[in-house]
Amino acid sequence: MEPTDENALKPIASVDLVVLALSEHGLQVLLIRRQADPFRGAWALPGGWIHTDEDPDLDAAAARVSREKTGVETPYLEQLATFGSAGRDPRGWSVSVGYVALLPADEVAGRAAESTDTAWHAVTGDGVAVPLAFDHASILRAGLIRLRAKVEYTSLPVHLLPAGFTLGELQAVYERILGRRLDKSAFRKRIAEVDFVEPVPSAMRRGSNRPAQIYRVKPGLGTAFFDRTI
Amino acid sequence: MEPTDENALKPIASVDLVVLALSEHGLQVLLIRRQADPFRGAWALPGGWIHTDEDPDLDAAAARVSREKTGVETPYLEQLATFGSAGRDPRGWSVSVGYVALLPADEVAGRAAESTDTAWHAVTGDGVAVPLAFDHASILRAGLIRLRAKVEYTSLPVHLLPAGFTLGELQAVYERILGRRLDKSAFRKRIAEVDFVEPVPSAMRRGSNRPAQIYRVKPGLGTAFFDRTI
DNA sequence: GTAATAGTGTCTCTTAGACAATATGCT
DNA sequence: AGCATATTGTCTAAGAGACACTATTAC
Repeated sequence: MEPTDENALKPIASVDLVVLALSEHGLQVLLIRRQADPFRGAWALPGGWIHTDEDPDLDAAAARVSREKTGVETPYLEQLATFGSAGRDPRGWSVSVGYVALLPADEVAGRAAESTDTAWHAVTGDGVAVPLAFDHASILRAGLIRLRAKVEYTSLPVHLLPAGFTLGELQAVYERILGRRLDKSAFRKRIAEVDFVEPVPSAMRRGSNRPAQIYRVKPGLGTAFFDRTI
Repeated sequence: MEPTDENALKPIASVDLVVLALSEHGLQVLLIRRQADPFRGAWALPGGWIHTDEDPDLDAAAARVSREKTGVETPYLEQLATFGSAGRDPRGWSVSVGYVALLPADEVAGRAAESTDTAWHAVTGDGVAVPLAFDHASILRAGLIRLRAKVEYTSLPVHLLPAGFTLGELQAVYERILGRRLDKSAFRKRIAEVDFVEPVPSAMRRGSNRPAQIYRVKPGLGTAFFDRTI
């Protein structure tokens, strides 16, 4: 059962990230133009080899890639699924562990202009307008399915907002990802039920209208799950 | 970014299976006693290296391992999560893609007696009574969490039953895994709603009571999702 | 008949969903 | 005042959950 020559049978192992953020124009995914073969010049998800000499585990490898490619220290990171086959990389049998990363809207602008080889691309339906290297279109599709599924019944979308946000802004995020309007009253009932945000004392968003209370995520809580759906 | 010596940095890659079945005594997981170091003599989840020369992809590798270790051709197989770290295998940085496999109850008896090194172990809470090799306790725990979560809102438990079953038997499976009683009337309403089973014409389960209609899964359907929860 | 389980029906209390009313700042 | 958005309240139709009733077989 154990191979005689271990190294010969070892697949290539890497980590690929679906980095998502929400701009005024909708959901955006961070893509990198490949500098090297294979697929030189094509757009790809940010990713990299697992560094067995420096990464203690998979999550650390994903965090390192995220840091190297996006500059953001600790975005929300969640393992998505693993893609492995003989044909997905022309260099040989390869395994890629896919991760989903969510970035707050206010981090997006800075990252986009950094390099001509790194750019945010608008998500349309279940993909992007440009072709992607490897099987990255599949990984992206899986990431979008995961995000949209979890938006229905978890507090995940808070990670697409800055640390302080109003309930109106939070509702807008849900609506943008789900692609449908939500009832304000029902929405607030759900948020109050699961109790994962708290008002920031005397912090208000002001405009030419009634000021809105600013909320933040309650510290020490993970992702909250709704009883039913949002 | 690309390592100079690829093989030196390649992690070890394997597939591990959480093979579950439901007996009269509750949920059972298939374990194998390790014949070789490391962890020689310890119980472990059935697993094996990815064979880059014969497995076309990860699902095929999992199916092969399942076939080799359980003898069952096509159980329900679902990718669970991937576990990778420097320390989980003393031989070096390793990646294991975990899968959940569900077996019909009528397949269980035959497999158990095959070998003294292969045995069904009762699941108690979130694990088994014996210690497991590697980080297999974590993988098992993740598999159980996945199963229990999906039982709440999907038709997954049908895979724990033989091809033909009564609605009473199906309800019993849900109740056993969830650990709580379900209302018969409400249960049947849900099953009718999602419409994933059909009666087998004139097939009846007989006993010292009113005979029960035997149902089967509608062909060509994947896992069905309930609107809310079961 | 009795026992046992299958299968269907009814009733009530909760609540999701739609809609409306009020509150509060800015210009 | 008028506008825009925040925040809270009300009403109703739908449905979940609890419970009960009828059906059909073996013995």
